[in-house]
Amino acid sequence: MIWCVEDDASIRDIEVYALTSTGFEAKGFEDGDGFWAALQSEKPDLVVLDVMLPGKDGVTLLKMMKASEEFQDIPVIMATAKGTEYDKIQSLDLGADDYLVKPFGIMEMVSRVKAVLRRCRPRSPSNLLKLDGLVLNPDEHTVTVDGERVILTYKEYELLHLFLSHPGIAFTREQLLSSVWNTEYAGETRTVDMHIRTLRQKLGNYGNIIETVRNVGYRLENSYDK
Amino acid sequence: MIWCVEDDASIRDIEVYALTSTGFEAKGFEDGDGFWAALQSEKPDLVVLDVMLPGKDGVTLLKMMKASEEFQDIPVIMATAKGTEYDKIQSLDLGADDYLVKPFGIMEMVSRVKAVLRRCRPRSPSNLLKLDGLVLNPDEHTVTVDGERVILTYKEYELLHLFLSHPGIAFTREQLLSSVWNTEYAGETRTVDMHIRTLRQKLGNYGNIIETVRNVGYRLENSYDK
DNA sequence: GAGGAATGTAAAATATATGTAAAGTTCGCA
DNA sequence: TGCGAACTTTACATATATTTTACATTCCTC
Repeated sequence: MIWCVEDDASIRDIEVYALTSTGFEAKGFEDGDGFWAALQSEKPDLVVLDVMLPGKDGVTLLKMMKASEEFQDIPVIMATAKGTEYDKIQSLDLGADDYLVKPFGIMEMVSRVKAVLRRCRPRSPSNLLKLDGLVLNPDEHTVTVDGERVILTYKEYELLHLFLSHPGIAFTREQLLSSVWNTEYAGETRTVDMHIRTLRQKLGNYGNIIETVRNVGYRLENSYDK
Repeated sequence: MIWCVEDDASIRDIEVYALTSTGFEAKGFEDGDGFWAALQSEKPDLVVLDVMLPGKDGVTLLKMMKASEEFQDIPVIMATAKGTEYDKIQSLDLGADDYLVKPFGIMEMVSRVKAVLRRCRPRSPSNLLKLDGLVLNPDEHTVTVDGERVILTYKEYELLHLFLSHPGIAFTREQLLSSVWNTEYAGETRTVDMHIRTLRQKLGNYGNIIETVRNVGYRLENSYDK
């Protein structure tokens, strides 16, 4: 979902139309207050933000977003008629992800939206988690190894999910228990080891991407390690 | 390390100078072939790539990079005099991360470099412990020496961790025992010395950063000392 | 420079964590 | 209720880390 904050209705409509017809979901806001209010209940994937706005101006909104733990990760493209170098620098240094100078071609805007989204989502369009031939699809709740579907039990899946979303990070058995099992560590238990074992088996050739960190726990092999 | 590929020597020098004085490491290339050759042996953090180049042009190089498994993750900012909308779209759709139109202000370039790097490195400020080429990553529970991964046992890791978090502080064997072993000192033991030895060995050239303090114990060399 | 204490070094002996297999337990579902 | 899958526990095997032992070397003191 792309949000366009722009007071000029005609420009706003063109933006929304261009994005929609490109396959994005898009919504327009005519001022900063309405945009900020909507932000409290829903998070867009990207915001195209005009600098000159009635009420709160774009730079102020950008600052507010980047100051907020919750919104700072939402990519922002600033749009303005003021094409001086200082304005560009200010916006970019404040944390904007890109900059459009009015009048901009509408297809350039779409391309920049795509580029920024690509940057922010380095992984494939869906939120697949991949490591070489190992693919975990959270939407489908499935796992494949070299294209072959592998059936995992719930805990096995949760474990793999945790590892794949934090490659290279070492987890203690306590951490694994509390993340996957939602239980506190209760003394000596080999349960985690057991599940790691079955998981490794099911992953076949990829079984050894789960490294054991002796005396600590387990870790997903980091692809760039070697 | 930022690489600037630009055939105009004066522009190239300004780019490299501006980046260097901002705190980046930067290197210039005057044509695509030299750039591509260098890429085989070293990977920059970001490339500022001119479109108009002798030999292979920038768009071709961009395509080559994005087609390569190895280089596709290197961020690229395209720079060109041809400021038509078509060129921008082409570059962005090909996978460039940003676009500069000549003549661009040099500070705008620096800002865009910063913005792209910020975008491509969302990695949370990790709490790495470093001493020269020695890096300990507590999250991954890993240690590298000059980029080479070193496998440490648990106690070795704990010892190194302790030293790195208190550089220059001398620890007695008793203290080391109680910190790393959680045991009280029980008379004469060579255990600590043994572990120091294996640790030193595994650290290779950095082995001697652990100094022995005669009659007391051991201490991590303080980098500011000498 | 000799003697003694502290530390370095190498190997063997011991202890410990994890791998493995199989037996028990829980839980949902027919 | 009874079956089966998922999960947990138990027990043992194996690999690896740790500790001990013994001896060599260095360093300091006199």
